[in-house]
Amino acid sequence: MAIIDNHSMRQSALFTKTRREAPKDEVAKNAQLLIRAGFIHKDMTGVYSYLPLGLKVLKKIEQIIREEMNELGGQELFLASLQNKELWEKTNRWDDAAVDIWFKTELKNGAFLGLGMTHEEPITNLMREHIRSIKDLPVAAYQFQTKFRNELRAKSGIMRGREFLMKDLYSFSKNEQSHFEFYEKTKTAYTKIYQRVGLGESTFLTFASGGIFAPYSHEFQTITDAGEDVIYVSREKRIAINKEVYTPEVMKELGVIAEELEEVKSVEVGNIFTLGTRFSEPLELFYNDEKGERTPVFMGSYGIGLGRVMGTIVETMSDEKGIIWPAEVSPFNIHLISLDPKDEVIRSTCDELYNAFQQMGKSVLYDDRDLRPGEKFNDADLIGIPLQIIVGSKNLTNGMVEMKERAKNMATLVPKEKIFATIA
RNA sequence: CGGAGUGUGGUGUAACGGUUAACAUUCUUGAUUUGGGAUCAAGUGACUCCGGGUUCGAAUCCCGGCACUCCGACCA
Repeated sequence: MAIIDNHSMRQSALFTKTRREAPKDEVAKNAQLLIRAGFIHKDMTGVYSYLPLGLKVLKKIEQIIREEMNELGGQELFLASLQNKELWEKTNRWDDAAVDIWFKTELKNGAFLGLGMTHEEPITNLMREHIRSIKDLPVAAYQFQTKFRNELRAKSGIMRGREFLMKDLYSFSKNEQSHFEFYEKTKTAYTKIYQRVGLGESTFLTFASGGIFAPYSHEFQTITDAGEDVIYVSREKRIAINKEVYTPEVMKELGVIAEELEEVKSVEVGNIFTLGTRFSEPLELFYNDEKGERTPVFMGSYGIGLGRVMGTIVETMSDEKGIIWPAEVSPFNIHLISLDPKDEVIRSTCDELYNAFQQMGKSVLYDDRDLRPGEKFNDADLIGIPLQIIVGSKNLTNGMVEMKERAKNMATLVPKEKIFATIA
């Protein structure tokens, strides 16, 4: 499951098509571009399927998160989606009056199940079998799992769906102090994740309401008009305050003044939360401390919605022509474009480059289709692979191939034999 | 869940209550062409979301349902 897909492929074999126009009922820019470029398919409101290109991006994001979670000491597992009603009754979260986003379903024998909207209950219950002693702590476990949420109003393309892939990590600590030591490390890990996926500049650690066990929780908010949240951000200090806790007291505590804060719309691309003993007590996750005393485990939860991250990248990194993927999450490293596959010299040059790039460890989407150049350029710009290598007779006659960064409008000519050194 | 709007080939649009539902694009075939979705020809593709009703006649008007979009509320 954790294998990085670094396959290259010929575009003539790619079954997805690009299209000129977005479906009329799709308003969100992220969904419009991702559908036009053939990354995703909309099944119904708030429910999207990932096509080969989209899945590659999703897997890249997943792998970045996985590496950072492993670095934190997190251990990956995979919890079930079907959930036990009795567990949730113990924490008072089964009743629709308490939690109204459940998808519930029924067994043939009449018993009720829930489709997992989050996994605090099952993982807490599970840990009872593995955490008995103080020597078993701390523990951090995480998963990538489909969450089901019966949102009253799904919207914003893949940024707020009824079914979506989420990374959720749960921490189990012996006490508050140990918890916060870990909690601080997750901040760093999250910051690294957003940098790696290309959202570092526009993403801010944001103070939000903390619940009963901590003064604050922390959200990672990316500035974009496509967001649903409002934050007050200090770009200089690289922190922000969620509107919901934007008070003079909080500002004072964080050492900021209203004048240096800017009100912006943003999207919550991740959050970290101190759960305390909210779940360990009702579900009876206790350990024996040094004195042999039965003590509730102190917990935290840490989430990142992968689709939301992907949608946010598209929202913030695109132009009128299409998507501009950051290098680390691009479906391929290189878009190799042959302007005339019927020309023997161009074809053999492209084949040669295609093989050589792969041997360098680069993944390549090789546009070997027999189409007019304009159509290929438009497709390439729409799909948004950051580096385009264009081979046409005009330049190849002089021994040159063209190298174009998707983000810039300028192309540079590079002698064919120097191209490898240039991109390495 | 409250409010508003929209449902017509794969996609985007058009059609006064009145022929065989039109145009563009996609797709197929052929010709021509090859540095920014070029051109030409032929062809495929629609019970106009579903169910009722009004009418001589409904894509069009009315009722109900469903779906989709937007605004709001909600968002462990």
